[in-house]
Amino acid sequence: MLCASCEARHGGVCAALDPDQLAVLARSARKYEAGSGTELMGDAERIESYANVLSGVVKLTKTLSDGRQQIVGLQFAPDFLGRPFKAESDLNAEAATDVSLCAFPRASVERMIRASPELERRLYLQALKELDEARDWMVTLGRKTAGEKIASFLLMIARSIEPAAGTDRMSARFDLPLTRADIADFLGLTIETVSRQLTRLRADKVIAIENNRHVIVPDLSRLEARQGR
Amino acid sequence: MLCASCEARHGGVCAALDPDQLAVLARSARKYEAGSGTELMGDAERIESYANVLSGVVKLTKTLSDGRQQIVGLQFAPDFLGRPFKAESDLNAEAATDVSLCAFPRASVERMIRASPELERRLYLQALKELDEARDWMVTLGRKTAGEKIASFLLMIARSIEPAAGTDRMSARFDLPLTRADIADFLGLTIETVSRQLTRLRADKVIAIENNRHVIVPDLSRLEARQGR
DNA sequence: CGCGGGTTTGAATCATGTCAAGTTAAGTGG
DNA sequence: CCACTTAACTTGACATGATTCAAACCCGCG
Repeated sequence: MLCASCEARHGGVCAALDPDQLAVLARSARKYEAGSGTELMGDAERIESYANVLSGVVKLTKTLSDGRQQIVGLQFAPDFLGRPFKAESDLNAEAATDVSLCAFPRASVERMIRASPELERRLYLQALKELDEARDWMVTLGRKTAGEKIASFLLMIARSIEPAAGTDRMSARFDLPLTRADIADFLGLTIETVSRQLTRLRADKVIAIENNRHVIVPDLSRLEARQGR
Repeated sequence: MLCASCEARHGGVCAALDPDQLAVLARSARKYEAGSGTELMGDAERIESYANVLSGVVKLTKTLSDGRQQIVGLQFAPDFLGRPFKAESDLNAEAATDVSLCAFPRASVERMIRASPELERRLYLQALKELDEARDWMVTLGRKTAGEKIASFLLMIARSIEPAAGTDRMSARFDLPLTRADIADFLGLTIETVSRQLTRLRADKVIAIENNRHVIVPDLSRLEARQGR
């Protein structure tokens, strides 16, 4: 079965299902890859499917009619993508990196939710997690300076990409999954401000950057000291 | 039974319960009033109870150690107050106005959740609603100007206080449930900026203000035109 | 009548945005 | 293998919206 080696089978929502249920769902599941920049779910589109993120990063954005944009969520594996109980979404999902997804038709997920309280519980927990994250982010957006925003962002990425980092290790290295423009949309800044703040962190030797995308943090606590507390 | 006339019995989470369950829960419920400014749930406190908001407004805040504060949610009747599945909260709940609450001990709510999938569904739906609101707010915090933030805020209050407004009626009037300082904490601005923007809206005859708290909006569409779209 | 919290207003400062050049790096095709 | 193109990023000079600091105001209340 394709699920056996799947990350979502363990940490993700599929972990809620027993083997029989999983077999049913797997029959209608379809795995697919999408290149960076692909729109996964449109603004005013009807939602026809849900998906698990298997690898890569998906960004959820909202856009004002004059073009101003804000990223309101980032989904990493094994997050579940989709908004149950709502036909229309007012947000946009786009592949921030190359991603691979495991998609399910809307109807079979909703049937499965009705059948499995355990699955619904999982989804509820993910919603609570996303709510906690969104509220943390509101503090960052509303009250932190540009420099603090960048530090907070780097730490968030370090934590969600390198699971080990933060607890035991003092240092971290990772690839940024977002372009400067995306980072700006995430933090409510401009590209230029993002760039300047990164330059400053580099000048102060808090981070090093290779190839514009690879970040090295020799001492996480020095970065933490800049995130605002 | 005290529940009969209760707002939460109808629109709120208690609507999920059948009469028997309600009777059980009602036995451990305790109604109480709290004056404006009362702290309802502390930052690092253990969470000992949940509650329904029966009237008034509760603000959920987060604070950085240097005192910067951000309101991350407002709860109106008949919202449910509390964060299931988590012993510690990293946010603060405070009465923004005089409020009345219907409180339940933590244990009986959690027992009830386990017994009633319908109740859990309700709570899940409220979490999704709060998530949608938080994400809308992130756009406001990250991408809107001070003037647009104030207009957005006034419209949000108008909608949640005066249920009828917005759809059929062209005008609205309501009391602000928050002080200028609270509005500033909600919008990621300073008191002074809030005050200046309100003054400007008044000067432009988009709104009128009586007694510093009562707002009159003669033409909602003119206010909507200022909220940023 | 005076006191105090909440609010408004003004002037100066500062952080971030805007506009405009550059620079780098990664293709792409000759 | 080397111009040429292009997208992403960096840097600089300047403009501006929001904050900061300071003072005055308003109004209910003792």
